[in-house]
Amino acid sequence: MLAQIESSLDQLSRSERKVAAFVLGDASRVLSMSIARLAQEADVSEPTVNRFCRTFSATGFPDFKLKLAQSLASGPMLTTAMVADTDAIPEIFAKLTDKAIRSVQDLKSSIDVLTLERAVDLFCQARQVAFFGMGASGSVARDAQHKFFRFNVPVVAYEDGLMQRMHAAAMKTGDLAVVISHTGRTRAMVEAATFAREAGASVLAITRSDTPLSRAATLTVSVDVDENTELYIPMMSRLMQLLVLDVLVTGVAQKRGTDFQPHLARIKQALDGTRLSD
Amino acid sequence: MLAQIESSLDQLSRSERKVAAFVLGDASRVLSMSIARLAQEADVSEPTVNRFCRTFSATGFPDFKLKLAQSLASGPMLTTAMVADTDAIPEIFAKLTDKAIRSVQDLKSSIDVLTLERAVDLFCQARQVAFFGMGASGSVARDAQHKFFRFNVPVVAYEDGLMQRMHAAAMKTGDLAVVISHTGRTRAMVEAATFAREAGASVLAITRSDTPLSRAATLTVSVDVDENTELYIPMMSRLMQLLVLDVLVTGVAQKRGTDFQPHLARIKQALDGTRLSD
DNA sequence: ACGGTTTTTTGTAATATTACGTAAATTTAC
DNA sequence: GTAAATTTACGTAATATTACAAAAAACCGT
Repeated sequence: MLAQIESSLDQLSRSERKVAAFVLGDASRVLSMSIARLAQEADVSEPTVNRFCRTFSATGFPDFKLKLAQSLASGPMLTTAMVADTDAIPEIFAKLTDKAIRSVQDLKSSIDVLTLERAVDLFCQARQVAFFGMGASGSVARDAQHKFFRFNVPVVAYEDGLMQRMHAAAMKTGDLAVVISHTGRTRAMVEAATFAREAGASVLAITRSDTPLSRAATLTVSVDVDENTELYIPMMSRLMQLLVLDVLVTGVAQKRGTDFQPHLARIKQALDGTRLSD
Repeated sequence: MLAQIESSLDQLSRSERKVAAFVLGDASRVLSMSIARLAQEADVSEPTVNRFCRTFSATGFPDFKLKLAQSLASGPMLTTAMVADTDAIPEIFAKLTDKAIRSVQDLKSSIDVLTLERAVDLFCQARQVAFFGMGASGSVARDAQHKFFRFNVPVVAYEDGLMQRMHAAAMKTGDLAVVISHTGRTRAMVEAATFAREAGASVLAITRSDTPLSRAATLTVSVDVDENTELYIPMMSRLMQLLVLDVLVTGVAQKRGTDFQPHLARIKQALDGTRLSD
């Protein structure tokens, strides 16, 4: 909400901007103010405040307060602020957890569910699945392999560029290549995607929208996390990629129903011996 | 808020309980109702509603709505409910994202910051670092290796039980073994931890509290996620493990200050050639 | 155990507050 | 200088709150 106000600041009229400034300045105080009070303190008239509220898809001032309250509640993590040099561990911890929550919320509101459904379909139809990822996304690929291994479908994961190319080129129609990349610009990944497609396989990309990789893929699940990967290690984007894959694996498990239950039971049995009791 | 209402249900008078029942029944609808409307639908008088609101430390009905809105915003994830067999993709997605947020919040409130600080110290003092993990935690170990690689310290990761034992046995005082396991009962992991300690190395466990592994370690960062790993694939626990490692790596980066900046610059430069432009 | 008294609870009505729509005035842009 | 847009002033309608009175429930003595 506050972000929404901030971003549309320049589309507001002078007086409305005064209101916006006040709201952004002390949002929580607005909740306990009447429209008259706010108008007075922001030095505008009441209808101006009302118009301002309507601008942000509220039916009026009270409704605006309600919406504001909601966005404020989930927003101790309004601090998109990155970790500062002076932060001690407690601050780092707080900021990163907040950022994680915020990222999940963003993902939740930004992802297209239809795409997810189509992605699940791709998995269900696949004769065999290959996961490609490099760097940080390499471990995501590996993790994905682990999870999809539980289904009765041949699945591999490659972190190595050369192996990826070779495997991609050898793929056939009915195969699925899942290419994971945060930036969507890693040359090797885009090439692998292209090879796989040329070979007739479907390519599912898990990456940011509107990137070379997303264009090279059959279907893209967009994971847009505002994270400065140039400077920092991709942390949130990788968490979100994993989350997306969790959703997909759960979706596939659902769709497949119980036909692979015996397979699961065997895996579980095989693991039993490796566990200790207290 | 809703929980608060529910718990104090028996201290309310008959009419007020009617109001409470209605609010609990359809809280979100209350937000768009006037006091008159709510009074009518709950079959009580308006002042009763007002009194009801004051009971929950609100100055009046509008204020109550505000407070309710806030608690509702952070609380769609009251549903700890697991994914059901009948759920379609949208529901699965919603539930998993909610669960992720909830898990992060739980982690945030449950983790001991002092332990994190000591863990960061362990990393800073380490001459070399080895990450051990199997199964789902294997990819976490790999990911951790990636991140810590950016510091100028020798770091390895093993997913293979045999290699883990060998490496653990060969460790020396001043070395650090980081053992990652969701269950804390994986025999190979506990053994690796024991070997490493016997060899004189420090052992940091990232696992649930009060498990064989946590007892075998020098220091344990407890990651307690209520997740039925017996039946389902560990999803949230792995996300939380990664988050903890993110915090640790950021903490180490902080503590080390800028002394490894040139090292970072070299890595970045090496990556540059692998990226595509639009 | 019953009827009267006190306390609590509830509803009615009046009042005060708050927000919204309309129309006029000011400002701004051309 | 005029037309468009934007802001403001005012009045009205809706909404919430207070005060008070009636009803119900609990308490108590006989």
